[in-house]
Amino acid sequence: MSDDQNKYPYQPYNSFHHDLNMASGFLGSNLVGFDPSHISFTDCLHEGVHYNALSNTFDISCSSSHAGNYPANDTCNSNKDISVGEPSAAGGNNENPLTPNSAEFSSSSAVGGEEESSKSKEDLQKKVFEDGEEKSKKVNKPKQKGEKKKREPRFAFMTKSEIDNLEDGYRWRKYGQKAVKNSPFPRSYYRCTTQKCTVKKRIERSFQDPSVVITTYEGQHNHHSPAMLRGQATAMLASSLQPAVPSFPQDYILSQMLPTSNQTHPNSMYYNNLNPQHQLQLPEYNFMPDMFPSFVHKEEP
DNA sequence: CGGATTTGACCAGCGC
DNA sequence: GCGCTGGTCAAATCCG
Repeated sequence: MSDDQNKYPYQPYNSFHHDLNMASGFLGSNLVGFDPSHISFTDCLHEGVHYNALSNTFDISCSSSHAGNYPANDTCNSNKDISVGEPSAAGGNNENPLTPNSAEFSSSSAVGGEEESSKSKEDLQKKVFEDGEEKSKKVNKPKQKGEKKKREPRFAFMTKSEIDNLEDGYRWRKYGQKAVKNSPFPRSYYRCTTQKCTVKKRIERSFQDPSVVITTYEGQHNHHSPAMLRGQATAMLASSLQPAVPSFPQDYILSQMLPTSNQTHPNSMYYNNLNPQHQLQLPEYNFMPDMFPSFVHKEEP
């Protein structure tokens, strides 16, 4: 690293809120028919969920193309199809009645535009190495014509949290950290440590609201959460609320966010009257530890 | 000592 | 082509 950004200690936050309350928009009018028992957030990843800030609505669409950049620290105004939400709304102004202490979601290929190259690069590097033709440390492999790197589905959400790396039940290994343009906060890159699992995640703080952590998952785990497996029995209790034990963090998170029956204002853009059962308070672990052992595990000594 | 993290270097994509 | 930026690699280092 050539600059000092990575050495910046994150500022402590006087008020520590970390509520993964219901994402504000998901129950918007366009999703009135959104049935959590029939569609998971992973489905949304594949289909694309598009939030229209003007109309306060979400659209689920089958969009294989992407638009816009990863909305992380650049201005959210740059978002094209989707929005992770306005950081200022998410946390910069706690007086905002809309989304105080909230997590906001975005997903889909729309978020993942620039993620084209890494996997094929990885594969090619591996291949070259296996062929025993690896000479230099860095491989410069010619990209084969027409070969397009498969775009992994992405899932991004913003969380107001003091903790950067939120415990999600999976094990991650950090493999990189980069300074983010226009942001004093670096972006960290993590990879799932499970063999053959290619899921990655990126974590960074919003420079507009440093209390907001932006986490982006990429890909889907091909295995269950280790923590979830350990707590399978209790986790299964959650099946009374959810159709299945989620295999993916995004599923899990969504499953906690979608209401089951107490949606008092189905057409309301903002859903603030959540049943406490639908609130995630990850770092504080105040929520139903028996049901969500994976989130509690890390706190054990 | 093995696994995780740090960090400088490298590569690809993109805009100009 | 060049420079910038994001993403990744991998050696060095840290740490339990």
